[in-house]
Amino acid sequence: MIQKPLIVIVGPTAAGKTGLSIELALELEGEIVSADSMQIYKYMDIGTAKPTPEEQKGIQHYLIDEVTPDQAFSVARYKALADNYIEQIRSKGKLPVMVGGTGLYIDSTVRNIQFSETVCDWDYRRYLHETAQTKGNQYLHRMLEQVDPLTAHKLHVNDVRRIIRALEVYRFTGIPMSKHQEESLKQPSPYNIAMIGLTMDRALLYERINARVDLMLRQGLVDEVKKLMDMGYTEDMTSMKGLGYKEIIDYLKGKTTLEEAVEILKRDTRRYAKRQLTWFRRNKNIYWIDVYDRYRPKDLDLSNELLKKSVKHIVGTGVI
RNA sequence: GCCUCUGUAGCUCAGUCGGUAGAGCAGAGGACUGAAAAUCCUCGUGUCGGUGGUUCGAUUCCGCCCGGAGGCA
Repeated sequence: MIQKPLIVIVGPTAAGKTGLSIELALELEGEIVSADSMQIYKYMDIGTAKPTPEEQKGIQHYLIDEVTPDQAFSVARYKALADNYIEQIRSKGKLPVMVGGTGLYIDSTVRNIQFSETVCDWDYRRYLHETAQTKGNQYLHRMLEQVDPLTAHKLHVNDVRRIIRALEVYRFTGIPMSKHQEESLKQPSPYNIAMIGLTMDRALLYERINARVDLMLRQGLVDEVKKLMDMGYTEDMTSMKGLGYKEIIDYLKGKTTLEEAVEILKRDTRRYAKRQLTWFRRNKNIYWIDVYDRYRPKDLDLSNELLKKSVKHIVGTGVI
């Protein structure tokens, strides 16, 4: 089977992924598949730094504004939709460019993770959560050890969330999660992937993050959050727990001053960027580009060596 | 000018009756397979203002100098 080309752009928040992806799409007749767990939601624009229609420059974007903020979403759904959209783009003879900062979403597609058989059951999760509360995390961890020692061994006792998921998988499939993952790894990716990672000096990145948060405030982040609350979206929803939303909700509810909310938002965004870097760093297939040293949006002319290499890799398949 | 207080981690500070030091916050590293902007784990980063003296040994005691705060004038 001829592998299908896919460009993937990753990196921490505020590194310039969106801009690069649009430039690349323009250059290579591509369309964009977003891999961002918050840009998925409608009406959440400023806080997620979603590209505006003007910024999209006529490039078709997928998996942005996919669901409303009260709808549940999941990696599995992401993966299915992404595969679908990539196929759509290909059938038009265009090049799919996946871009985003949500490592798990990226990996679901890049590593072709198989989710199909394993469902999720919130009642069972709640029950297990209560069990952990009353009998202790250790107890829950031992429960998992009984049915899936491999996964139990990999997880820390306090990693209740993952322990619950592993127990859930076993309960509904009768197969240990470790076994399931092992099977999943046997499914090769159908894509011929070139991964490009944007990075920069940490201090510089943090400055950019701080500046971006300030910009969001000027663009009307507070009003956006107010509007979402007026529409009935509440702080317990996953969407409203996104950076920029939960902090501003706290301010609007009088729990913090605006100044405090902004400081916390900046700090949490910095921490998020750090976690993103940790996630992507372990992927050895990424061509890293130091944005400040070598890449300036103005002269994106494929003169950058790494970029050229990535693109050649794609073009070399002869498919485009 | 005099008096008092003060100078310890990036920040706020604790402490050592003399044996080269530790909290919080900030920060760093790691994990991650249907909530992932979520969740979980690990880690103290230091000319103890400078310089002389006393001492086996000074960040700690003493002198002087420099910086900061307050008081009296």
